[in-house]
Amino acid sequence: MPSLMPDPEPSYLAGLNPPQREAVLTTEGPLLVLAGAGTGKTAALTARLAHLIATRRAYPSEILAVTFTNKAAREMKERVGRLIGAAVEGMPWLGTFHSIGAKMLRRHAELLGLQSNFTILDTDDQLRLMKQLIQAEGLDEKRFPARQLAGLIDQWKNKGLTPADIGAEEGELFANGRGQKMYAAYQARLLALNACDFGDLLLLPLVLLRKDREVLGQYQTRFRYIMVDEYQDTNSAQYLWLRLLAQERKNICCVGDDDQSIYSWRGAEVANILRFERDFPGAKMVRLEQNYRSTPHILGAASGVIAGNAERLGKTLWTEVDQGDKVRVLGVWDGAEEARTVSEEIEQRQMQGQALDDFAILVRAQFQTREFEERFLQIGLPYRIVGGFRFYERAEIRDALAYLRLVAQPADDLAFERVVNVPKRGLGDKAVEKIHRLARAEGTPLLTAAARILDSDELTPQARRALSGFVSSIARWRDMASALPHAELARILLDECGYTAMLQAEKTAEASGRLENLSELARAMEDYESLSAFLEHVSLVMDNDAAPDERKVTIMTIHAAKGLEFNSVFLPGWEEGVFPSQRSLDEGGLTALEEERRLAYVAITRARRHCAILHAANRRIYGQWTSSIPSRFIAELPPEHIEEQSSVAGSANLWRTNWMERPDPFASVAMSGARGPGWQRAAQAGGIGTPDVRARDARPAASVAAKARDDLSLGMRVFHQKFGYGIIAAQDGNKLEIDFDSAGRKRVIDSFVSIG
DNA sequence: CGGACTTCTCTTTTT
DNA sequence: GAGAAGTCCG
Repeated sequence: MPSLMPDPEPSYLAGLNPPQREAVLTTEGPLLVLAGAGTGKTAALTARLAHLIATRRAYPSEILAVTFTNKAAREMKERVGRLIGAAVEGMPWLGTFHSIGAKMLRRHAELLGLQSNFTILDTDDQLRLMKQLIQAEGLDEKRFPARQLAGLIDQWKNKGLTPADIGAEEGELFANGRGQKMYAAYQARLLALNACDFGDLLLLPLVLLRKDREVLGQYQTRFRYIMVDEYQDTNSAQYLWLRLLAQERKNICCVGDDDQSIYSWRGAEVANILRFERDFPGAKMVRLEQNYRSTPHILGAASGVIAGNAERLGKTLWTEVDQGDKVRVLGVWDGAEEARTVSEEIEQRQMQGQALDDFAILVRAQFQTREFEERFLQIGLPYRIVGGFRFYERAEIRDALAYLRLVAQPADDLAFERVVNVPKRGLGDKAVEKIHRLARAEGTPLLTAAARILDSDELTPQARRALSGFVSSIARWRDMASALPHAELARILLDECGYTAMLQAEKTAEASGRLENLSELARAMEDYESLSAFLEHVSLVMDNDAAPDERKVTIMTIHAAKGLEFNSVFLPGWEEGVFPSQRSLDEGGLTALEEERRLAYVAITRARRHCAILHAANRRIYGQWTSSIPSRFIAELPPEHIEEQSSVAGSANLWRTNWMERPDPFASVAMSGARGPGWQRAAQAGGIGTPDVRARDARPAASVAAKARDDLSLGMRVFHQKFGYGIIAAQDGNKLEIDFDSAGRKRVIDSFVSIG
């Protein structure tokens, strides 16, 4: 029976506003969707995917959809799944740039001299490798640190440059003209190891597409539609491969916000998005400007700040939401008062019925979290610090992974070196050095060389016995790998190599924690099809948002908060030197200042209803007291959207006098030439004298009260808010060393523990 | 080889 | 000020 409705609207269009619809329905040709903060970008993006599939414009396997984070990829997959059902399972090309790059590389590895089971190295492996190369070159590691070389090579890779593309001038950059040579040597070494680093996952697909027209044509035809999320964060290499792939069909849709580009220090080029219309002739641009998140005052404050940037495509965010509260600017005496102010405000709002997970404290740099952590521990306010330790970066996990890598990929010399003597089996530097020499002489991997050296009498008898055991064990585990489930293999391996026994012998709380981590690792492996699938997951998906969903205040960096939103947002540390970061300004001048300003914009736009910005007159940085002036970004907030309060006499209008009277707000950027600890200099520049008076407050900060408690003694069982139960192992003034049951040995302040 | 001492370096960190 | 990394010595 034919429907009476002429054209029933598909469900995926429901609830979209006109510009969002336009973004969804414009399927052909290049399209840039300029999506401001909180304007329903993901909704539009997923609807567009659903539309392409539902209208049979393409099979799911013919759409390339790239994101930057695994989280974003996962979220998109889920949301598209909700719109169109199981068809999403057939989207093999939805993923992060890196995972899609890895996929392409594994398919065509042999064209680039790799085997398809290549290892993906993490930063740690990378640095160790470069250190070796620097030593081999006879360079002084102090003057030419591996980190610097790594940074340089990474930059080149981000730009899509192979060693052959490095011009003489640029190649001069490291160690008196050895930059290019070192880069070439590093790449050669990677090839020998059958390994890639993160940068290669972007660079090598580009190399592949450029040199093999047949492969290029294959992908150009396959990808009928290309969609890119967070386009403002693409680097040159990513841009170049997108452009190559889109050349034939020209159906490329990029979504992004130039005002939220905050990763240039990782190679992102804001210019990519600014240039879009020139790069893709005939491009259409759609602006999403209706904001569904924040109040007018919050949007007004954010817009006022970002207006200070010159290089913008320009957007005007608006909202239908009612006015709400003004953004508050709070001046405080020092960091301790800042933390106290925030905590008191949170407690007060909590009493009015707000849940703790409605609050976020967003900082410029990780060190700012400490003051809040101390305060929250003191008053027992539940909090969660995002970032920090990652599961896969722990030593025991990396050791276990190295064993597994060696089983999966015998040429993985870095893995070999990591575990050949872990646990200790009497193979010291001398033995390893001999294996190295043989490997170099014969041009084989270390594992092969190790097997060969057993035939000679190079090694002492005990070393030979130990090495023989190691080599044959690896071979045995490799045989097992085909017959056993890989999680089971991991458990057997850890037992047989002696790692488990080593930790058990330690009998400390820390060691038992590590054992737990290892069994968790084996358990996690069960979720993956094969050992190689698991290893790929580990290298590419280093996220650990297994955070329990308890109601807690979130403390994190502004960078980490991008894409999130909270009812109430606190923004501490808006002081010159801290935010904008003096170090950024020193390195990047005006460009860096604009990026800091975008960070400020991102920070403010995280807030739904309330936003408070704080600045302290005094702050201790690296153990030294410095006085500071309010951030220039505070002066850029439109007065009609803010409300000022200060607890420091006379400083209420400090920021206005400081920044309003200066004709050129960039003056201090221009004159930054000197080296040295930036914030100290910033403080001196506008300083108001070094304070020797601390905040006059009834409750002194815990770190100041150096008087030890006399109700504690060694061996006593105590409880700590953060680390749980433990035994006092040492007492030094007010500082305790405690062996915690699960957190291991930690140093804590005695006022934070109670007798358990 | 491991433990104690000294020296150095402190941003942001999607993969 | 604090943690990491390097160095020295038994």
